[in-house]
Amino acid sequence: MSDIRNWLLKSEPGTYSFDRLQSEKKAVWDGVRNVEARSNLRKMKVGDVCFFYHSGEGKCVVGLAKVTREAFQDPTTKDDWSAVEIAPIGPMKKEVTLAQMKADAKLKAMSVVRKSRLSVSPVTALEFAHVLALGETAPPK
DNA sequence: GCCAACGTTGGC
DNA sequence: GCCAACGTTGGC
Repeated sequence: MSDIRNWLLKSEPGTYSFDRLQSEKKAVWDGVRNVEARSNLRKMKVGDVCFFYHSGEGKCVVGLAKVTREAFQDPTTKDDWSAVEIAPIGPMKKEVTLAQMKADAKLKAMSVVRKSRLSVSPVTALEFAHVLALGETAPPK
């Protein structure tokens, strides 16, 4: 399956929260300094839908965002790193915790569950649908 | 606060 | 090029 069209972005709410994304309407997702995360960023297409996950405080999927600009040079460095631009879609009706995802057999293989340190990770279509169901949230158009 | 996982650095 | 030491992240 190479047609990954969903992703999970992780942030500490104290550093950048989903609330802040909603009030600012968009964000440049920069500062990624991990090769695997960078390669995921570069695969994103405009319109791809991402889960927004809070690490540390919360440890849960709190909302949905979409990619509004594909990978470009990370403005915070001259080195070879990439950033994308995202915009909020809306909050999850119910937050989905890491514990819930870990406890769910269908999500055992999910990247965020297995590699908790990876800040940008792919989400399969099945995982995407299942997490939405856990969050009682309708899929975005 | 601790520890596991993982990345980076630097000595050799 | 190997590997030990160290730093960072994030879950518990």
